[in-house]
Amino acid sequence: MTANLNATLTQEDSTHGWRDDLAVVQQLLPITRRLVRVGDSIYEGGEPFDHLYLINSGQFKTVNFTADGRGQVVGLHFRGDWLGFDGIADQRYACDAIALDTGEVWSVRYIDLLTASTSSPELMRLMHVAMSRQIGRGSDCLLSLGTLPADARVADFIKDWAQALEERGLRADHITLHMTRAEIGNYLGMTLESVSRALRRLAQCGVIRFEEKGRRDLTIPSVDALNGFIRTAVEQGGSARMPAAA
Amino acid sequence: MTANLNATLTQEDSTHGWRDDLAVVQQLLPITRRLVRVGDSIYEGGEPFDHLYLINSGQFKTVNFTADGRGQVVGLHFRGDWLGFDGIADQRYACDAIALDTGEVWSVRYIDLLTASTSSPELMRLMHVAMSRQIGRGSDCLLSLGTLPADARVADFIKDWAQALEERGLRADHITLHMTRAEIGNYLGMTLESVSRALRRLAQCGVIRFEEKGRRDLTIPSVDALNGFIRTAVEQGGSARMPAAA
DNA sequence: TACGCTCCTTGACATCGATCAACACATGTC
DNA sequence: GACATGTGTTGATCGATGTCAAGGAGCGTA
Repeated sequence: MTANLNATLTQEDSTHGWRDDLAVVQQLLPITRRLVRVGDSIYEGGEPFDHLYLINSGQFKTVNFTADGRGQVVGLHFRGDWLGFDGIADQRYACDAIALDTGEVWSVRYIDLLTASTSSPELMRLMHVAMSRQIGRGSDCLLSLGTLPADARVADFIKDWAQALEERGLRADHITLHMTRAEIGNYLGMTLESVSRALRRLAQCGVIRFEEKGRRDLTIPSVDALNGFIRTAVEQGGSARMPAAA
Repeated sequence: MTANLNATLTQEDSTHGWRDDLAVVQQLLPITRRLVRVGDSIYEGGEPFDHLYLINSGQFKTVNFTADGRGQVVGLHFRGDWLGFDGIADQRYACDAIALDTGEVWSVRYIDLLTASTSSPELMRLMHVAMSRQIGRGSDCLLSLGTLPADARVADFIKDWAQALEERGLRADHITLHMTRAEIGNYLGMTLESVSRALRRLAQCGVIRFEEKGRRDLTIPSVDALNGFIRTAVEQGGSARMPAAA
């Protein structure tokens, strides 16, 4: 609740914020709570679609696979995010949703959501907003993948993570990555070695700092420094990976 | 009402799904038709969001920009696709939507869509499907950007384009790219030179063929050959850009 | 303790794709 | 025709990042 206050003070998400999702859904619909642990899958690509999932706590990744064996992390999801939108179009989930951490998801039958939406404009709008947000996030990932050099991609990744925490009223200056270097690399379209080196360089520049304990706990002294690093990388690298604005 | 919903849920969308969008919307809502020409913008990032746009004909790109000047094509859109979903979340469009061709878009007020959706489960479902599809397409782009080498990305791009045409009942063996090499490169996260070279190699391998006339008209002798090329590139390049399945 | 395992780091080297530069082609204008 | 402009191709070169290899760190278990 303190977090709620903090969030409403710093962010203006009270108008169309994620926080409503949990409250509204809980109030209007029958939900099933499920506790998950690292590696648990919420759904897998190809399964028949029938439920959407609302994240109450924990961190999740969605992984997309192709017939020829390629696979890639295409999204990271936190409290208040929905999982399963990808399944609406074809009545089958298009990717795997996997827990990166212990957490709790609320599952809701999609058919229930539809029926409830007809009588609750708030609910309908809420889902539109959630889907729109996911579309926007996908675009941002594409932008990062397409226009940033490796180091800046990692910096941007950390910035986004911090931003996601902040939007949820959590401390955003300290991050625990519940992902291996390989997973991060996969998400960012690079190798685990490059991730490792990029993180070292970021630490050397002082834009991040690792805790003594683990290589997955880091602090962010200044978000501005992170942004500065990204900007510098873009300018220095010249038009590297950015062949003229379209 | 529930029965109605069940009907819309179980009906097979994949065969003639998109076609409904135009018919249903036209029937239920007041629309404004607008003819567009190459380069016309349907909306631009930052503008207040109020309309969604349904493409009746033509080809469109959506371009995402950042404060630091980077910009990237994040989507291509054809007949039956919606434009503007990215604006729902924040009440502002998040990117520019620009015509690549002459065409016609139908603009619908979002507020009208919401109200109509409350009484028409079909319309509500239709929008969900459209948004879900866009989410899925974003994931596929990420997958391509993150796991494929340059040549294969171009091949995949052409394959997707052909597939988009086929899904709309158009001839899919002949493509006219209404984009410069620079635009394609931007979309695929590479330079225009690399696009040019990749296309040449694809033509040399026989998986595509250029018309005598222009360098933007090409035919696809065999989609299987295209897929084969991609697969080969993935296997040859080894785990290039795909550091272990996540 | 010793072992095995996963994860991470670091270095040396290779290579794909970006960069830079030159030129070809088409179109439009004067 | 001469010229300018936007577009596309091709070659030479360089650099960022992938690849390969070795070793270290953490952690559970026998």
